[in-house]
Amino acid sequence: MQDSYNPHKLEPLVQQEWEQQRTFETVEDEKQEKFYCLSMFPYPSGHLHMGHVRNYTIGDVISRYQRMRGKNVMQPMGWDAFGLPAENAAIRNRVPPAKWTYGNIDYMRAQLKRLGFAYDWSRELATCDPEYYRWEQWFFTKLYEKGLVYRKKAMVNWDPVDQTVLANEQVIEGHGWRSGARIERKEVTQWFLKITAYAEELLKDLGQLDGWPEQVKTMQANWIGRSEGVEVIFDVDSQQALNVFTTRPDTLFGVTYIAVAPEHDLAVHASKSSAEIAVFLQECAKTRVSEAEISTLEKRGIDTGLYATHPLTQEKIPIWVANFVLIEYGSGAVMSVPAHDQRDWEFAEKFGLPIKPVVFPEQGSVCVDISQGAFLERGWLQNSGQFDGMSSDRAFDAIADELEHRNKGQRQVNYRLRDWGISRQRYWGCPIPIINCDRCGVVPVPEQDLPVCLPEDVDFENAVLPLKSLPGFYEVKCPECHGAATRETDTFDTFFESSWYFARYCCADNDASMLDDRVRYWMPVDQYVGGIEHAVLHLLYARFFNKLMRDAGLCANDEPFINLLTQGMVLKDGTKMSKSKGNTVDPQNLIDKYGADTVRLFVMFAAPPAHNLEWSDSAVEGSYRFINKLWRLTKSHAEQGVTCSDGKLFECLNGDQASLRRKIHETIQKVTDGVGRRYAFNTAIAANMELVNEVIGFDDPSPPGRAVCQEALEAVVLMLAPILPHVCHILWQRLGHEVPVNSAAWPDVDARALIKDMVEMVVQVNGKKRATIQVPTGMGSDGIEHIAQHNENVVRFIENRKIVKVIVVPGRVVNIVVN
RNA sequence: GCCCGGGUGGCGGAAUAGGUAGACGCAAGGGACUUAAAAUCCCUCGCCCGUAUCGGGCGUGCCGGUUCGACUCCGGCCCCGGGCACCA
Repeated sequence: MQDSYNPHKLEPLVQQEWEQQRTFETVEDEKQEKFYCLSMFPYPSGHLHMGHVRNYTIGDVISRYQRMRGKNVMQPMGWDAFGLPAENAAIRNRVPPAKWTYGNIDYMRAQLKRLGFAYDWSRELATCDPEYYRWEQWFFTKLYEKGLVYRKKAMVNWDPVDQTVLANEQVIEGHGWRSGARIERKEVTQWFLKITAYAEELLKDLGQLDGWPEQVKTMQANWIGRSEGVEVIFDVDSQQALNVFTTRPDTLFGVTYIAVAPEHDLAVHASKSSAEIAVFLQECAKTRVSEAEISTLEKRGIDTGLYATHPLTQEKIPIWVANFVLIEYGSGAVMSVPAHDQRDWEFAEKFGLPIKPVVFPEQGSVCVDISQGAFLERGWLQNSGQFDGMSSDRAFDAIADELEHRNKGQRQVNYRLRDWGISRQRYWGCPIPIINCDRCGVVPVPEQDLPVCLPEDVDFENAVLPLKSLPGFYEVKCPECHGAATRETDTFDTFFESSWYFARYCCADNDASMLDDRVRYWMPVDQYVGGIEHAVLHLLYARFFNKLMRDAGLCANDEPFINLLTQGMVLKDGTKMSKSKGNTVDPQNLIDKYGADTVRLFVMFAAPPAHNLEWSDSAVEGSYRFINKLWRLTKSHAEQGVTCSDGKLFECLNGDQASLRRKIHETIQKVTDGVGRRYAFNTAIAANMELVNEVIGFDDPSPPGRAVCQEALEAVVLMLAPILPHVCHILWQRLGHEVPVNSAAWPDVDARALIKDMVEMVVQVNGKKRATIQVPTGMGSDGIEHIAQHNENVVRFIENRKIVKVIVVPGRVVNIVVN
């Protein structure tokens, strides 16, 4: 054993041993319980950042812990390799995206290896590899055959100068980030996946995800947004009708106007005969497509001059265009009831539209104050014809019945969830395997022609490279009629790749099919670890894709991830660390200075995994000091000869020895629960630090004393091995063991060691702490109460007062209530 | 704007089921060792008061409530972070 702790010498040696022994390569074994531990794969941006280090250390600690519990643990790693940053780098550095990406992968793989993560590298995959994306192209054609994909027009951000589609991120305050031009909305035909066909199941199955944080399930449920209501038909003229969905048919008589989105057919139609409306629509078109943007805009609107007919009263209802109505959501039109909806109320106030109350807080009354805002609650109807006097609940049904009877509406379940638009007008992505033929129409690329490979040797001369500018790519023969045809030049949303990679890891070497039987052994993932920012989009798409694969017979499980740990973000200066904000911290400097174990210890100790972690450069030093302390302690113990920690010596221990031994087993109990159940790694580390501090203060050269000391050090080394795998590998050997620590069994609690004679309790008077007392373990309430009431300091507060009540919580607290 | 989180010493955090607020660590200050430095070890460390190893008062973003007892539960507010469908 080296004299002093030297991670730079020790860590590469230990890593070399793991590599030579193939310690972390895993094969299916029906006799052994499996544990699939997965961390969200990184985008190869160039360097690991602190968020990666945190994410992957958490996953590695869980993997190594489960391995010590005897599970067959599979922990894979790969690369989410398609995406926008590669195109930006290509423009900046004149290097093809593929080259840049593969270079980054090589660098980051080396960084991950330097951190000592227990990955099965034989399963590594990169989503930009045709051997990977050919299967999602194949799967897309299967979904096409099943009718689960379709084309429709949708809005994109358009940069009129660069003549290119921009991502939301690329629009800075309404202008293209490169050209600076005011962006416009533009309609483009795109491919969609029918995720709404699975809305009900995606919502219902949240109920079986007991291992997911409530927070994430709530966000997904709200995102899916199931609501029950009525679709109401408002006739515009003899040819046209407007369908609007409402969850409040009881307010139908309070409708005073209808608002449509600026892209709605009626709005476009009205603009043809009114220059004023045309200008308004043009203004509305100069804003980004995102919902956040639209909902924070000042509410603006304009009268179209058109009217719709109220389905029950036959009144003429004016139709307005409003900038806050989303064309994407529902029918792009809403019925407005300003008396009972706050947003409608504000719009009506601003434009002088009538506000007609129809629901009142008390039965039979027509009193409600709507001067300061809308009345949102349910109540009793008036001003509603035959429905006057009904409660909102009764009126819901009565009005729905009446509409259905008159063929002017029907009950409907509505979802906020929209179908998933998967087309991207970008180069660095997976080509959509479709050929457009003038004669045969849309033709999916036949299986034998897959993969449709993305040309990788390209030059970004003009700052943007759509596949449209590569005739060698898009000029093809139609697979059906063999005439000249055009290949689809859009690529998939990169969420497409990340929606099924977890299944592919189970059989990454299969070049004959997308998935195989091994998926049935490994799936579902037992533990998924990743950032909270993925709570909705990625995690919902992955759940959806899993169900698509199940229905295609490719896997058996309904849900992909049993347990989910969403780690908080590593913030710098109070905001998310990200490349685009330029506030990243390079962990490489820390690894170079302190080694991998210190960095791992620090990220696990600094905060509980689910919390955000505000980065600070100090405090790493303390982690390094602790490892040194443990090193010196083990060294000086081992130099006096290692002892066998067998049970006999523990039978008659003196007070100090028994007390240290109790501390050992209390710590094992706490740490096992902390690591195995609660994800409380920071307090598990603190508990080990406490135990180490006690061992340092324990100086007993007798055989039982040394045996207890040996037991303590073994326990600490075993419990810290998942976090500090390198140094614990060496320390475990030094404590006299031949089996490597990563294959050793997690320590067990000896219940006999936990027994205590006396227990400390707090005495309160009227809820204020007045004393602490020692009472025999297992003493009854009467005895405890007696001791408490005779404590010197307690007496000062209770004498000459009447005791009203005494509460005794055994083992914790006594509260004496006096008046 | 809507949905979801969070707010505790100088700092990161602890308090698992409503029962001792501040574990563990960082920073800081004082001391020991040393020619010196590094390393290491010891002591102090929420605020205020007193008769100062002890005792008292206050204290977990703000206001109010429930309870013998609230960081924890309930109602209202403020601030910070994440997501909002083309960043990943």
